[in-house]
Amino acid sequence: MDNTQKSMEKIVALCKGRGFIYPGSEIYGGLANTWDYGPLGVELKNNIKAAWWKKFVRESPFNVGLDSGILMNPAVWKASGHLKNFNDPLMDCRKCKTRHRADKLIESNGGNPAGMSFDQMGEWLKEKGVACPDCEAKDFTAIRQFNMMFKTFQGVNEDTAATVYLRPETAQGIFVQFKNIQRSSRRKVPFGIAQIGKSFRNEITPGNFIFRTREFEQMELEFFCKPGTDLEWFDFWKEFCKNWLIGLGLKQENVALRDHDPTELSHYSAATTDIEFLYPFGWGELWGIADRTDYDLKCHQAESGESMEYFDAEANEKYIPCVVEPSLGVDRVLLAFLIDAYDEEILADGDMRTILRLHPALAPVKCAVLPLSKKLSDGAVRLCADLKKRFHTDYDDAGAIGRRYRRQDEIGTPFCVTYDFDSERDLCVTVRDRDTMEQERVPIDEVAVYIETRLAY
RNA sequence: GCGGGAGUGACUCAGUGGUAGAGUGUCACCUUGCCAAGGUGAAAGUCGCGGGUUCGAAUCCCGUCUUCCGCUCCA
Repeated sequence: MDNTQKSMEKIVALCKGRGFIYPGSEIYGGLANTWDYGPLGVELKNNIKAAWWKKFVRESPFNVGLDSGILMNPAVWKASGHLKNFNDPLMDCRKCKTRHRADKLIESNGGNPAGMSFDQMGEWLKEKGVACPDCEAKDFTAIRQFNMMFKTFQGVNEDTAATVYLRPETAQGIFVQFKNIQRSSRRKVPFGIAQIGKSFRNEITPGNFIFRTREFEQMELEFFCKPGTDLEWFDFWKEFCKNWLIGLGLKQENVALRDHDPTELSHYSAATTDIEFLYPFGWGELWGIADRTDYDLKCHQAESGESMEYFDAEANEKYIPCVVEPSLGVDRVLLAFLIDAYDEEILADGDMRTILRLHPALAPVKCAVLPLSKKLSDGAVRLCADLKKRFHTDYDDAGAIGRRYRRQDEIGTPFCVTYDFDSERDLCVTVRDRDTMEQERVPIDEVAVYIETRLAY
């Protein structure tokens, strides 16, 4: 089943119905584009984060972890350029109602918007007679400012309190702690700092379920290397990241690398490659891998007055390291895993089976214990309690056995263990595989290990 | 923000001025005993919200909120 043939509505409905993801604040009529992760969703999300942390931190010879604050000194955002560059000058075409960025229009018409005020940009466009790229009309609204950063106040009295911002990316926490981490962890360049956490951006138009929301979670790595080696490492991390995705079950044909055009680069980036994924609504960015050069550390050095130089004892020289940044959206990659895993299988008898073929390492429930009859609950409950000590296990004795299998298929449970009338005598249970629907007789005291070895990745 | 669609149990929808309905799902009991939709019963609805018209509004009018799709942005 091709991803473009899959229906977002069905996936959203499954998410709500089974407890992966609910609309936020629903009993109050909701709040646009906010979503809450339910019992299964939080398991899936935690599994994804754990898998990333395992690969990018614990197993890595280079990287260490960090969990920095969401609130930071506002000077950080001045230094990083976000205060300036996250203010987009936008205007609408009155005729065809499309929205455009004034600065981009000036650039594409041969001008340089740097340093211009909004009024000056408007004047410039008017003087040059720039027309709407979509409908050729020359009737724009006034330029309005959209600040992408969430603003709040630190201190209980709003009028005397300092303005602070919710971070629009986790990366700056890493840059700001670069010196502390390098020194205390005794790392030598090249090394990386990884972080998972929430970020906030006042997107103009969020949407597509959890693909673009104003509150989102990132898994970012800032990899510090010697200037001149950054392009090498850039290529290295591209491959590494892609392999991580494929290793956890994303299909090769739904994942593509796309190099950014120089004109679409972020203000901090010298080169960027996106790992894109084929969502039902089209190709969308999943993982941004950017060569940020020494831009950030240099800016923080200039703004704070603290040296960000690293002393390379081997080469006996000082330099500000360059940074390669693979930045992944947790919610986006979770959606990608869900979509790729989603399948509707037509069975031999013509019935349809909805099934999430999630990698066992990601599946929210690893195993379901299904007693063939309620009379068998004693032994089944005992087995379930044993398995729960090792991994997330469900117990279900309601309704027909076939229905219970289907329920587990729909949430991606890789293994169903059936406790039957023979189990009392032969001390074995039937383990059924979600994907192949094949069954295997396994001794009760070996079930935990049998499943556990199949959860590894 | 602009344009277009839509709001009735958890889900899909019927109901177009006169006592809120169905199917699915959920739960309980029975039945069955390895791939759902057999029986009986139960819970569950501020008809998005506010105002107006009317003897009477889910239904007509006005406002508003939310949501979906597109424009723009981005991880």
